[in-house]
Amino acid sequence: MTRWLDDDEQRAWLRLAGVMLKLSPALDSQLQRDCDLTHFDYLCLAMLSESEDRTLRMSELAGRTNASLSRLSHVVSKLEKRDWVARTPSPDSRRVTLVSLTEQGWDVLVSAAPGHVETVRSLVFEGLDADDVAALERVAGHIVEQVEASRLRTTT
Amino acid sequence: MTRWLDDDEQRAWLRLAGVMLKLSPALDSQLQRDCDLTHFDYLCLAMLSESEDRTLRMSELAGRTNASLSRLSHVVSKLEKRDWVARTPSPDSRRVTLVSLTEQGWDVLVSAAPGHVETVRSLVFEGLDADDVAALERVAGHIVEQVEASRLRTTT
DNA sequence: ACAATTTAGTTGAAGCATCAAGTGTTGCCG
DNA sequence: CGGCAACACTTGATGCTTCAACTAAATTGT
Repeated sequence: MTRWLDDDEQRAWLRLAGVMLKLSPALDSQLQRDCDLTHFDYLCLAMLSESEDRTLRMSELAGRTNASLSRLSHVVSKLEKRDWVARTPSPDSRRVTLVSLTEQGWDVLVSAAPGHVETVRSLVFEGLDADDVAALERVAGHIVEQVEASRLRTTT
Repeated sequence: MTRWLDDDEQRAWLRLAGVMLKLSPALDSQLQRDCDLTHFDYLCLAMLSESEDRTLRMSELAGRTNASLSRLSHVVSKLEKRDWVARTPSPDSRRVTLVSLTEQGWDVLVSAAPGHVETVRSLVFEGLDADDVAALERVAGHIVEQVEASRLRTTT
């Protein structure tokens, strides 16, 4: 028998769905307009920029950006065409490909960051106090873990 | 000068981005696999099902599903082809179109609901206490409002 | 040492979402 | 009343995401 959502859960769920449906496009839209970037493109560049040698293997970058390898591969191909990122075979293992941020990619990221951070601040954090931020981190972290756990359950 | 995110905000933000990147596909995936439905398709059917006469005008449905009119129009066309939904011109105003859930659409929704609710429960609410749910509702509601407010600022 | 599995990544096709541009309708203001 | 702006959609093109299928390399088991 299905256990339905109670009223509180229902309201919380509708709002969370609202966040996914509205915030995502809003972020994409600002980055697209100002920098010809997707939010996911931005995340890739940002994750690379914070890594040792500005380089990661595909699967590691996929993990850090919460993406499938397939999605990442397509996007990296696109970024590579723009010379913002470069692929090199790993010296360690021949089935591993390394992705690195190029100088140009770094420059793009640097120029995109302020506008993006402003947007995130104004859409997400403006008006939240420290408790809210902590709660957000806690609950969002919890959800991400549940999704990861369920993926393991269904793919194993 | 850009006001960067502090460490707490940074962590909270990465996790929220994780939710958008992982939860959305997870929901789509379950509904797609089991019912040949997108999460957004589901939302449309669900919102119609709760409305007077199972009918809404396009713009009202767009509002309730947090979608652009354009997105909704494409999706309604698809649902219409499957006879889950029907478009009729409004008697009140000739520029308004009404969308109604058909019997078949209702049946699809009824059969999809248990699996979807189970998924939402297990990915989102499992392991959250009442305070967490309240916090989620509060913070998510806040974000949705901010995004809506910013849309008004930039389109006006 | 060899076959079978698993891992890492790529690719192409199909379906979605977004944007810009279009149609027709209504309200409004002089 | 006439024209002009705003509204309520629809459409087509483009780019993004997913899924399934594929290649190739490493690991495991025998």
